[in-house]
Amino acid sequence: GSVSDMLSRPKPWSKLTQKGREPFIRMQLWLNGELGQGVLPVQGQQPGPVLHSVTSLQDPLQQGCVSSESTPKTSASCSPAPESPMSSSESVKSLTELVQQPCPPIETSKDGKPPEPSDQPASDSQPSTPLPLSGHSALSIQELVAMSPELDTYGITKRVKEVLTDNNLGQRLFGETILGLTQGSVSDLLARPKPWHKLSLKGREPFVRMQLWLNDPNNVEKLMDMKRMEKKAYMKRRHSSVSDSQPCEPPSVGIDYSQGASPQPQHQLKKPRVVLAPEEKEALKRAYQQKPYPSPKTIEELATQLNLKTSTVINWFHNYRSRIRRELFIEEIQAGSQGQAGASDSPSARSGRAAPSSEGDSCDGVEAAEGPGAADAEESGGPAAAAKSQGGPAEAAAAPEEREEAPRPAEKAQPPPSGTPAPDDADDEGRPRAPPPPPPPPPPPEGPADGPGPVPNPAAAPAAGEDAATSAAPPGEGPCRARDGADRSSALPSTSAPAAARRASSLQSLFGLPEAAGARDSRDNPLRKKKAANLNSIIHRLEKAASREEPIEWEF
DNA sequence: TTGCAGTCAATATC
DNA sequence: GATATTGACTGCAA
Repeated sequence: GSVSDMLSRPKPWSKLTQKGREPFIRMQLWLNGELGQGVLPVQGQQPGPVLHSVTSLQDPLQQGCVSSESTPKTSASCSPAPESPMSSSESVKSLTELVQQPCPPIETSKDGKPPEPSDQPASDSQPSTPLPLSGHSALSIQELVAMSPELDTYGITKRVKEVLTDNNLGQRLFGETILGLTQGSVSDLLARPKPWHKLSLKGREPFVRMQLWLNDPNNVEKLMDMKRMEKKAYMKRRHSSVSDSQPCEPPSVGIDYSQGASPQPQHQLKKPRVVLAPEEKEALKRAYQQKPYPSPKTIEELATQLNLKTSTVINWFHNYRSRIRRELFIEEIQAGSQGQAGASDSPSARSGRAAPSSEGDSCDGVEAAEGPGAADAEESGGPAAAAKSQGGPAEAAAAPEEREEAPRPAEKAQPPPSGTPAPDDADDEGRPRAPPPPPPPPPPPEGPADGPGPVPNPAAAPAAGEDAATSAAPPGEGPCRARDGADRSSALPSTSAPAAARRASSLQSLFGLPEAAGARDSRDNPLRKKKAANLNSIIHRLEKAASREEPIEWEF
């Protein structure tokens, strides 16, 4: 169906997203005879690895292929079928070298680029194709990701930010050329990096790319060149368009008749972006606090009450949950690092200020908090837990609104009890308020301890959490921390020993990992312990309730 | 089906 | 103009 659609109604290149371009690139390659049996037209010394995913295709395309024009279609180079994913250690090694030396970058590839579909490469607005990594290294970015030892995502983003700002390089340029991501994504990534172990393979890719980029001695230079080129291209285009009225620049105007594709549809396809009013957001947050996982029924009610589409409400919950989770991650990280530094000021203080707006908010939606007192209360402590656990009813009774605003800073594990406006039926909703289990985190080597950590809700730590909480819990169960301990050194995921070891070292050098992960040890953080305890109790209650099936009051 | 991870891309802010 | 925010979408897993 997709193919049919694509063949009959192709969108103009300029209107396609990176992803959307892939099929066309594939088609072009296929037409050129370059796309063989799933083998990447990778050039370079090593046999091209099999294309594992589309994403990976981009790299070679962008660089390999692109530059391949120099060695173009010599499918010869591409053909070397993959046989085996080449010994990873080897590939890594060579990749390392590639990365570490000024690779044949982007620029080169760009200019010479043939007429490919994207011959408007240097385009400003669409930076054309992203060139993730320079050189062939890109080819096995996925392998690298898979074999990569734990990286300090926080540290990496920090460094990247520094380099970018120091050199006046924009996120857009960086994202599009190095990461293959849009500006918004880059911003988000740099501002709220998730801990390595919480990332999926795909999610790790940008970090690996960043690390590789950081390792590249010419990274800045290359980006600068790109910047220059873009500028040049832009000027050029401006000129020509002025004179020749060439329709290719108007980014916004969008239409793009270029392919004759009906402009109309495009227009109509564009749905205006929904912007929720502050009150709506408030209401949603309140509802979230009551039920982070509202039932369809609740969602519907909310939608009608707020006059929103149910899909909007659903999306909002999804986004909110996941964003809160992220906030917590960074908070964790920050807490961890700061904790180490200043003991005294730790927890409370820190979170108070460090978590400025976003955090507070994030965390449960609670936004600001008014009363300072409130805030502290929670923080300081224990209170929170205690209060929560006991206070169910009371809280409920209390003014809902305020309550929620109250404090739950970031961690909380659970949604506050009480009542807010949620759609009345707050009560039952069959769904567990406890959010489901979270993330089976990728396999952090250690497993258990790692619990999902600081998740917003208890649920977060479901299974794992459980143990974590209960058994393994001991030491602050913190999320990341736990795991860090041991494995960190080993850094290697699973894999077998020797090979793994070897790989590890090469990877180490590749990534130049200083010390891998960032957030570490905050084990002794008292606040954490408290939280862990709280979590435990929540989990227990949940379990109990679940087994008994009674609606119980879920207040904690 | 549902929830989540990742992203995009339109907007809002700085 | 660059960066931050955020609603929506896609793909995947349970």
